[in-house]
Amino acid sequence: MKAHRHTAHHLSEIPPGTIEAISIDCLIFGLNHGELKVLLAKHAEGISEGKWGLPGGWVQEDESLDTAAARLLKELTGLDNVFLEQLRAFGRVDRFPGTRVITVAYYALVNQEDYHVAAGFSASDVMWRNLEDAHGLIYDHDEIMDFGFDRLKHKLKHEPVGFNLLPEKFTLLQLQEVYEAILSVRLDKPNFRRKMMKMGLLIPCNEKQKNVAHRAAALYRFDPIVYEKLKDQGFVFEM
Amino acid sequence: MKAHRHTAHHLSEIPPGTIEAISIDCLIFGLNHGELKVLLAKHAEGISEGKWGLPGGWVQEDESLDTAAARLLKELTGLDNVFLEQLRAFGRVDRFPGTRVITVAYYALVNQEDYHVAAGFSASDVMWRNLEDAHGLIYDHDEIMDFGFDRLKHKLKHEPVGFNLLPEKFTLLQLQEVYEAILSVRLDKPNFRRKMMKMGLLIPCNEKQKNVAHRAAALYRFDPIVYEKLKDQGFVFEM
DNA sequence: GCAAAAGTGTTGGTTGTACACCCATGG
DNA sequence: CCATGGGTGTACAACCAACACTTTTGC
Repeated sequence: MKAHRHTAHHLSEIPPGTIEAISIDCLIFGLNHGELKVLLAKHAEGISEGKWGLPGGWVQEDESLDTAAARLLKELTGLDNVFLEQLRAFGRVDRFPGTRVITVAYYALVNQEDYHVAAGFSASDVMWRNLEDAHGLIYDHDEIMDFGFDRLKHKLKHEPVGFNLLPEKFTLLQLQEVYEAILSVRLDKPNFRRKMMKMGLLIPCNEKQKNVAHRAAALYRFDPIVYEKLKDQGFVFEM
Repeated sequence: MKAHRHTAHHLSEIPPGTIEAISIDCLIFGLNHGELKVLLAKHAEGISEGKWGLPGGWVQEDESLDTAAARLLKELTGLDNVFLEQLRAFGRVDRFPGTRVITVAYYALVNQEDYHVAAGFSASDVMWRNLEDAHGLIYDHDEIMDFGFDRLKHKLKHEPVGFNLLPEKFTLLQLQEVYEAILSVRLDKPNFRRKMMKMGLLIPCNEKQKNVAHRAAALYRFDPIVYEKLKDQGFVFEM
């Protein structure tokens, strides 16, 4: 993968062909060693030079908000085909210095295989940070982060999205750790496994872990097709 | 209440001092005779003259999105101090004819006391319509309505917002009917009452219904302070 | 007294929680 | 053979759905 440099994550000069009043900001969640992280970008210019914020950019005339968010995510981190969903628009009058800019915030969930790719992409001006240590960001990005984290917690309980933070094939304990990390709870292993399995969303890969110093766990993957089918029948995910 | 006329709910010419690319649309829910309604506005000019859509307008330079939404709601319907929350931004490229306009959608819950006020405010160019009959709106307003209705259903189950559709003081059966109307389910009266009462969110008014042809029901009101307090203690609303 | 809704009680099944226990694997 | 996590079984408590039943009010 070729790393273009996109130092200006929030431009002082707005490039031509972009909608002036609207920006996009991406709150990117990743998991590493059982800890929830967010990807931050360093500002290259302007009055907030050197400060950290969420990666973002401008919306082009010929692209939808969703498309713009996906494009920016790709440009700034190299990430593609990840879970990406709009949070909401943030529009305080004084949220952006100088001009009036409304931002549409998105959040993304990055799986552990892509985790290192994302971090290495733009090298020094992008970094993963523990959620608790990530405050003190530019503009209203602290607010966006808090809102997004609340949304993530809620989403995790009511929709099967935890998988997106794991590799394609994962064990039940890995999945449980996602819940424990994000919701800061301790869960009972046997009960978690039963509850999760009973929903029938996990497809067994008929494979086991290798080279582990204990009994190898079965690997599963999540099938969105099965989930859609169940949802149509009135099934509601709940953890 | 003095009724200014605001015929141009979606302007063809954008007034000066407003942010050009951004509009606000309000999805206003109301309850009447146990049926969920939405408030629609008729377009006065432009290519969509005579068609129905959600009431909306433009954001001013000196107001936040939330403020703009509240102002527009007041201007278009006379409603004030109602439940009002952002849904999300809608930004398809071709959603608006001519120029590129991104809209930030809000939804409001109107209590039954204000219901008639809202309908009468702008007389002929505003009307309440049953949700099922309300499709065929301009722009992407069908999509906004569907999204908003899903959000309402979800919200109702996970947060105490049903009260906003009722008068200040209401009976348990009225509240139950809110749930039945919106979620299209039939609920067991004794069980509903117990479940709701056990949460302790309803404050008895120590008053009863009057002039009803059956045993008068106790009246309750919802106390947001109590709810905030409980939430801080880890309580989660669930119906 | 009858209709209609308010409100209470009871019961049986389901679900969730806590925890004891055995199994496999590498060091 | 021990540490570590994988995985199964079970028993008690809490909860929920269904429905029988009594109460109050206007006509």
